[in-house]
Amino acid sequence: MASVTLKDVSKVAGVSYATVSRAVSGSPEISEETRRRILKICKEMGYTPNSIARSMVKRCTNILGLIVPSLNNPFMSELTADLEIYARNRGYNLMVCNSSYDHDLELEVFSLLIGRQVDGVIMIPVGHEPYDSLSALTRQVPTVFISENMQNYPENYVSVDNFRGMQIATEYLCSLGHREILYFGARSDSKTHELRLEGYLSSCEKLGLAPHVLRSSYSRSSREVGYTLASDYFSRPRQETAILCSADMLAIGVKQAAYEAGIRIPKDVSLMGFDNISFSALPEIDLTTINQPTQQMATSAVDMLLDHIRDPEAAHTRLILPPSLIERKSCRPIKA
Amino acid sequence: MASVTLKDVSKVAGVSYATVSRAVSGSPEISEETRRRILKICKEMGYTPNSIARSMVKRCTNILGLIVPSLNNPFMSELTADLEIYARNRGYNLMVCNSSYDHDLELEVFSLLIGRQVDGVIMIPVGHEPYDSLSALTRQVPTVFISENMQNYPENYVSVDNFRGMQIATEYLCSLGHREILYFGARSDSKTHELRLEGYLSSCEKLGLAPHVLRSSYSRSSREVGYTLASDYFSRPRQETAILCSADMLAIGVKQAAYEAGIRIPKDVSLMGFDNISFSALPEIDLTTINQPTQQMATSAVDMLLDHIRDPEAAHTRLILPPSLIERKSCRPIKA
DNA sequence: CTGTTTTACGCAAACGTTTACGTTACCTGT
DNA sequence: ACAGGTAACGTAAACGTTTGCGTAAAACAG
Repeated sequence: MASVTLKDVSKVAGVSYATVSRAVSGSPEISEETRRRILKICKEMGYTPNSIARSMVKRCTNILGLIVPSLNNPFMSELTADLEIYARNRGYNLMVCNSSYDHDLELEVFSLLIGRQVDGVIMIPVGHEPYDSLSALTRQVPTVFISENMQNYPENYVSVDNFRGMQIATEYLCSLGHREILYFGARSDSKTHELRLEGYLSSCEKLGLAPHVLRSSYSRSSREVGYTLASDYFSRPRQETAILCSADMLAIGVKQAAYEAGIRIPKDVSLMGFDNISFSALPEIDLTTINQPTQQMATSAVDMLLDHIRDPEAAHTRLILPPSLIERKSCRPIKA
Repeated sequence: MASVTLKDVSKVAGVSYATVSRAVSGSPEISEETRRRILKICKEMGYTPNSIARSMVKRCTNILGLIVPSLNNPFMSELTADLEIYARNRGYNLMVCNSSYDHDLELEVFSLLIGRQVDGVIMIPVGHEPYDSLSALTRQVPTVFISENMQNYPENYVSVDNFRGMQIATEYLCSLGHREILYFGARSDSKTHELRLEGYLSSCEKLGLAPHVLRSSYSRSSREVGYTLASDYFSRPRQETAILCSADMLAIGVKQAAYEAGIRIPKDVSLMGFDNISFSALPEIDLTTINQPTQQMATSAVDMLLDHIRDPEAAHTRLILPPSLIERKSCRPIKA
C-alpha cells in the first residue's frame, strides 16, 4: 500500500522532484519534451499525487462539507445527490454528515468539518439555532444554507419562496371551495416553516378564512410524525375539509393515518403537501403539492459557495426561487 | 480565516509546540498540570487541530470513501445514512460519491478517492465489472463491498443471502397457490441479481413450476425502469398470476403501470418486491417483500473495513446475512 | 549521599507537496 | 562579441503536525 511519491519518480527520471511536480501540475515552466517524458514515467510507476500534501501547502482541500438532517427524507437525499454530482463536476468532493435533526449534533459536526479543513460548508439546518453559536462557526468558513431562509442574518442562502408557496397552496384549496383548511406542520423553530405558516395565515386573512393550525412538537418532518399526529386528529370530531401539510412526508403520514381511520382522500378530505418529492407522483399517493426546484437549488448553492470561497470578503448572497403548484388527485372541489 | 496553529499556542504558553501537541493529542508524556494549562489556552485562542497536517505525518486520514449508484433509491440512501452515522461514531468521516449506475464513473471516482488518500472504501457496486480494472483499485486500499456478492473474488463483502431470499419469496407465492410466477428483474450483470434470479429458478425447479423471466436492459432498479417495462408487459396477453420483482423500487413502478392499465393488485395479480424499503410499508403500497437487514449490514461493513485497515494483510471476510419475509397485502391466495 | 530510573519537556526530522528564488545555458538584437 | 533577456531546471523553505531521541531535573533505591 506504500504509494510512489514525487521523489521516487524524480530519481527514475533523473530530475529534481520540483520538475516532476511542474510536469504533473501543468506548470508552464517546463519544456514539453521533459513533461511528456516525466508523465510517461509517472504512468509506468503508477504515481498518484497525494492530495493531502497538496492541501497542506496550497491551504485548500477541495472538499466541501454537507450537513443534512436526514437522508431518509427523499427531498433531502435527492438534494444531496444533486449537490454531490454538481460539486464533483466542479472539482470538489463532499463530506456528508447527518445531523439527525439534532441542534447540538449539527453544531458538533460543523466544527468537526472545520477541523477537517473543508473549503466550505453547505447546510440544511434543522431549524433556527441560537444564532451566536452558529455564526461563531460560519465566520470560520464560507457557508451557504440551503432550503432555509436566513433573511435576518448575514448569511448566504438559497431557498424556495416558502411564504409564496403556501399562499399558492392556500389559494388553490380555496379556489376549490374549501373554507376550513387545517394547516398541519412541524414545529416552527425554523424560518422556513415559520414562513410557510405565515404564507398560509396571510392567505387566510386575504381570503377571509378562519385559520386552523395543528403543529407537531417535533421539528422532524417525517412520515412517522405525520402519522402519529394525524391519527390523533382523526380520532376526534373535526370540521376541516382540507389538510395542508408543511411537507410531503408529513402528508404521506397523514394519508396513512386517514387510511387506517377509514377516511378517504380526496373524497372525505383533501390533502396537500409541500416539496414535491418523487414518491408523491406515484398513482397511489398522487399528492397535490408545491414544487421545490431542487436541482436548481443544488447547483446555485454550489456556485454560490464556490464564489464565496474564491472571494471570502464578498457580500452575502440570497437566492429565493419560485415555487410552483403541482396539481394531482389528492384534492377535490367541494360544493359551497 | 487564518487559523491558529500549535506554534501560536506554544508561544503564548511558553512551551515548545511539541508539548502543545502532546497536550491536545492526549499523550501520556506530559504532566497533568501543564496539560490543563495548555488546553485552557487552546480554548481561549480557539485552536482547532489541523487534521490535514496530522494526516500528513500519521499517514492516515480517518476518511472513508463511499461509492453508491444512486441516492434516489431509498434502500441506498437509508444505507448511506446508517453507514455515515456509525462510521462517524467510530471516528471516521465519509466522502460520498454517486456512481450514477455507470461502470466507468464508478472506477473513476474510486481512483479519485484513492488520490484523496481515504483509509478505506465502501462500495455498493453497479454490477460486475471486468474484475481486472476493479482489483487494480482494491489492491491499493482496503475495500468492502456491500449488498453485492463477490464470492468468486478475494474481496470483503457483506450482503444479504440473495439466493435464499428469492427462494423464500418464490416458496411463499407458491404456497399461496401461484403456479405461474413472473420474475421481473434488472439486467443481471451483478452477482446480486444473478443470485436472486437463481434463487427463483431453483425454487421453480424444486416446486415444479415453469419459470417466466422478464429482464430489463438497464441495470438500474428504479421506479421508471419498472414502470416502462411493466407498461409494455401489461399491454400484451399474459398468463402469470404473480409478479416477483428483484427490487421494491421496481415493484413500485410495476404497481404504477398496473394501476394505469386498470389491473388491480392483489386482486388481478399478486406482486412482491425485495429490499423492504420504508415506503413499501405505506398502506397505499403495502408491498409484501423480502427484508434486508440494512442497519446490520451498515455496521458490519464499517467494522469489517476498519478491521482491514488495522490489518491490511488479514484474510478476506465475507458476511452473508439472513433475509426474512415481510408479509403485507400485495399478494393473495388463488384457488387451485 | 550516590547511582539509577523515571518524568517532563525541548529539538529536530519527517510526511509529500508547491513555489519563490537562484542559477545555469541558450537565444536575441545590435 | 557582448549585454540583456528568457527558458528550463535545481535548491530549499514552507505548510502544521507527530514522534524518536536527547537531556535536565526529579524521584527513587540502596
